[in-house]
Amino acid sequence: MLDIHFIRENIDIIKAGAAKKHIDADIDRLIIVDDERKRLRQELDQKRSEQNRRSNEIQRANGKEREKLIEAMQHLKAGMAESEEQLKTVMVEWQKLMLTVPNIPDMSVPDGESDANNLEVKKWGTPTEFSFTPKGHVELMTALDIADFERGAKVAGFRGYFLKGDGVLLANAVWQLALKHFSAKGLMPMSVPSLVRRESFLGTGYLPQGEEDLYKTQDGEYLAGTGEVATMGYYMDETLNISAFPVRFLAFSPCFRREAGAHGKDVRGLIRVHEFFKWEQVILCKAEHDESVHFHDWINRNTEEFIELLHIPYHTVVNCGSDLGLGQVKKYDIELWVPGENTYREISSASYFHDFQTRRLNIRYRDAEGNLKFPHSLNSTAIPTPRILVSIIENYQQSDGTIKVPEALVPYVGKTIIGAAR
RNA sequence: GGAGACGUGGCUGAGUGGUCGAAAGCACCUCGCUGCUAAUGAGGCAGGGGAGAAAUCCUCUCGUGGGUUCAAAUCCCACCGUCUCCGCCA
Repeated sequence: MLDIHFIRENIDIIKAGAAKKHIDADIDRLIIVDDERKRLRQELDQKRSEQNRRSNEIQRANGKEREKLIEAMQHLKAGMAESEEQLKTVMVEWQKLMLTVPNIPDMSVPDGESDANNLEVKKWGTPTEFSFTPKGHVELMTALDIADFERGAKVAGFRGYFLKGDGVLLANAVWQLALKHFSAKGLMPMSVPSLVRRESFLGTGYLPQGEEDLYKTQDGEYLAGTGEVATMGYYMDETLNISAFPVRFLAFSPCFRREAGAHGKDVRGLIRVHEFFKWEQVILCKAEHDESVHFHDWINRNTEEFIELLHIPYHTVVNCGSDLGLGQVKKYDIELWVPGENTYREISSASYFHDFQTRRLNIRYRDAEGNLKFPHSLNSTAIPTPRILVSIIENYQQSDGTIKVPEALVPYVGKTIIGAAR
């Protein structure tokens, strides 16, 4: 959510930003509703002032005079109830409109219609070359019996999967290496809830627009698609001490996604599944643009370094306007080489939001002058499993169908080759 | 699942219908005193919205949302949360 004062003073910038993101937001209507809100507020304040004044008089009056004053008061109250009703109606629309106003994308964000317009800003390594025709991870993992997709579908339905044996060891190894790598950066590991109440979803910007992408329980909670939701909710409605900054969390959680809009996409394998696990980086910092930019690069770089530890070719793209979420100012995606598809696939997404999320979540801090401010928030994937296994398996496959274990993972997997005859 | 208690400012905690946005203490800030520290004296110190150059003024907020009343932190209802006991349970 943006500050209404800021919106009113920067209408053209807001509109241009929404257009760049290809997000519909009726700013003109918002201004009209806001005018009405202000008018009714002032009107009501005046009436309340009158009411308070008369109420004090009643307290001091006696007998007939008192009865007379009370009677006069009832007339005033009738008028107030009407204003209150009007204000309530206006506020409902106001809130609704405010939640639709997107944050402004950074100048450096490229224009674009889809992720095809994302710009490559970095390339690391070169696509893995093979002396044979590389296979896809589904075929490889099934042959090695380290994943079972058929029974996954039988038991869990579409996009269901089982990991087995060394597939589990490999996922576990990634978690452990991630815990080591990212916590060494000063991030505080946290295990966070996935079953989360509505407030944090509104606060992070996943609701109200993303309703259809979320699983919901009969008790009203939602299953989070990312640990970001609970982690950002952690300090909801709190005032933080400035000495706490930067807050650096490394959240681990199961993640659930309905993939409602992706029915035909990636129907096989581990690229797009309904449930997975993820380590997520979450940052809260002082409300300064330079801080946001600094930590944005930092969290993205942390993940790049992790991928480099695994020696998997990747490139980093800066996402174009239409590929940005409602609250995001700028976003980098890291995409890993997937030989079976002969392309790069997204593994990580690093974004900053300025105070968009913290304003919604009511997270504040006192700056050096003692003023209350909304801190800036950022988040980035640290590493998701099992999606990362796709690139590991496919890039490290050998002609005989066995998988070389990336050196950095060997201590955690406990072997150098998966599938070796013994 | 059953029974009960509770939810007040950064913290502790008083306040059960009328200048209560709220005593007192702690913490914090300013000033004073003292060689430093400690101790001590005076004052200040919740947040949102609005008017104003400012001083200041108006308004809302005592978990949240409704209700009763001329008037609600205080009474009633619902919800959320916390705690205790019983039951169940990884």
